[in-house]
Amino acid sequence: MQMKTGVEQSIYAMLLLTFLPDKGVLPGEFISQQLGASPTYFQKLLRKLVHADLLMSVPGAKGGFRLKASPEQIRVFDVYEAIEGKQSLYASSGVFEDLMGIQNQNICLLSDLMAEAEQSWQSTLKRETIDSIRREIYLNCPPDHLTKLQSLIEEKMIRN
Amino acid sequence: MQMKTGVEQSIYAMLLLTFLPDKGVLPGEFISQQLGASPTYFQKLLRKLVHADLLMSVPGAKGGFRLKASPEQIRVFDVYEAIEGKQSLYASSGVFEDLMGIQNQNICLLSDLMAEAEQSWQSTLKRETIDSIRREIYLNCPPDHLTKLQSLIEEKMIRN
DNA sequence: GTATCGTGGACAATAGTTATCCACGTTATA
DNA sequence: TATAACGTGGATAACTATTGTCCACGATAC
Repeated sequence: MQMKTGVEQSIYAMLLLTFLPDKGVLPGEFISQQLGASPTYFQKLLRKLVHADLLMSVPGAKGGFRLKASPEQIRVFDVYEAIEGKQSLYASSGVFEDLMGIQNQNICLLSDLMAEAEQSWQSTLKRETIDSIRREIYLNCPPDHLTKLQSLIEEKMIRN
Repeated sequence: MQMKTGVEQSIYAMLLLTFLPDKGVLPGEFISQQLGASPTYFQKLLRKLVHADLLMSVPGAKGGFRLKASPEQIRVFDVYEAIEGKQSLYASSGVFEDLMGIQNQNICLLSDLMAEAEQSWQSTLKRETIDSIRREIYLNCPPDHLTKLQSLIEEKMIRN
């Protein structure tokens, strides 16, 4: 199994949008261009993020996307869940429970373990936020690159 | 993303094989029947388990499969890895690193976090063994069901 | 009114997973 | 020695999920 590439792209999209001044907005096509993603499909991902209340969308000319909440409030897990959905990594087929004659009892040989493993995975993703990653970027990126990106965004963004 | 059903089936296959007396062997077709899996595909899974040194196979008439190591030594994670392979859940595309001008430096915005999350997930799977699940089964299953299964296996198994 | 943007649905292409088949090597047994 | 039962590995097909495209539509700025 592999995480959808859409999760990575979405997290990066959120990070890009942290560069955006208040009341500014970025068109979906510009974002997908920066990430090298297919524009039409990436719009679908953006819509998922809107549905998950992570992004705000402004329709019409001069429209685009902006973060709905502050970067400190958006956990990496929120983005993950918005794209991947809420289904868990493992779902018991029930075959073995049948074989063992423990269908309706609350004994979950594997399920418990798998659920716990997934919890561990998720809790790591819940610990970090878009902001904590953004701070790392500010610390580690070459400043000239950072200002170049900043000015590119301010050039392409749309104020309301 | 979803875990392959083959992982679940393989773990159950390992559990079934713990019922097997020493020097006994179970044909792949019998195992797949018990698990309600497709016989031909399940053979492929069994071969992966053999390759991973979790199972021993005996060719020829009176052939079949048996555990290679003792159940205490086989971690749930080993089975998981044998079926899913060693690739990690997340692989950085590198697009964002390019965008940020940090291609070859050891800064891994997301990669670190994702690697840590996967570590947590895996460590839970490494904690439990086939034997620890087997013990739970012995504790929780109706004894009559257990003996019925035991005798079914002894009937179908092949001694060498 | 027109150009630009997001929205949602239908649909196609691609990739990954599951399933089937067959020719082959090995071994037990008649 | 022949034959039947089993695992092996490759080729290939069916199925499913993911990714990608297209279009008609509504909203908004100008």
